[in-house]
Amino acid sequence: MNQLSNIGANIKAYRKANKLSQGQLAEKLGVHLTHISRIENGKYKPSIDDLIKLSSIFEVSIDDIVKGKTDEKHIEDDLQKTPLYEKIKMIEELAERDKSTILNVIDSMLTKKKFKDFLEQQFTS
Amino acid sequence: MNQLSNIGANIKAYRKANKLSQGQLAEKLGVHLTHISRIENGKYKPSIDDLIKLSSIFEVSIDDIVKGKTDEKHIEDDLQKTPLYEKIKMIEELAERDKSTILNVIDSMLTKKKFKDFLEQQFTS
DNA sequence: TTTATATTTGCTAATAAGGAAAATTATTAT
DNA sequence: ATAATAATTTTCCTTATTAGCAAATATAAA
Repeated sequence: MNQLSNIGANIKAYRKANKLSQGQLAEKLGVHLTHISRIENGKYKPSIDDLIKLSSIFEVSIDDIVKGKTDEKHIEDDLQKTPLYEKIKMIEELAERDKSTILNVIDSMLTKKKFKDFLEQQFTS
Repeated sequence: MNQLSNIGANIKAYRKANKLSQGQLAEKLGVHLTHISRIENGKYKPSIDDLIKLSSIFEVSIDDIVKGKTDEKHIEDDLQKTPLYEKIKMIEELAERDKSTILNVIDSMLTKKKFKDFLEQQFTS
């Protein structure tokens, strides 16, 4: 058995968080719904492809699915109420170094999502 | 070849980068050395436990091992050319956690600039 | 309750994993 | 270059795991 991860429970938690039934998740994954049940109960182990698809569906890393999430901290930010377009103009006024730092962070995040979207497109075609 | 990832090639690359022979890696993983060969050549797929151990041996995330970095690199290159306002719109589509991370960085930078402007005004008046 | 939906289980065929050893492919030394 | 050594890949075979269907059980809603 697998002592290093309770991956079944993690997948179940993410499925619930995304308000999906086992059947719905099975459909997205392209597997039989009984497999979801057995994976969640530790009878089967998900394949690599399963993990990649789950990562894309849940929008979390494979590590999060396999190892479980350690920080579920919710970030409180009152400045989030400031309209986004206001901030854009302010970014443009920043020093070049700060500006590129922000752009790097943005690009990393967007890349992450684009990559997920790209994978998702492969499944639905 | 319905392969979502060329995980075998990735593992091989990481093994080489760590200057390990298949036999040495097999020993660290606790598997037969022939399995490393088969995994690297796509005959077998590594188990979840294998991935966890590989992640720790290579000191990279499971996602890096599974997905590699090449695809992401390409997407990132495309993003460099995308105008800022386009990116901002894309931020709205991000998962909540990523979104607030970006906004936190932006706000930090903007606060920093405000403070700097404030100081400058004191000295020049 | 009854009905509908969701999840789990039993069974067998298909597929993959694992070990031993042979075959192939570098790599190094002479 | 050839021979010897190390490393990698492949072959054969047995065992273990998984896929898919049908049926059973559980959960939820009316």
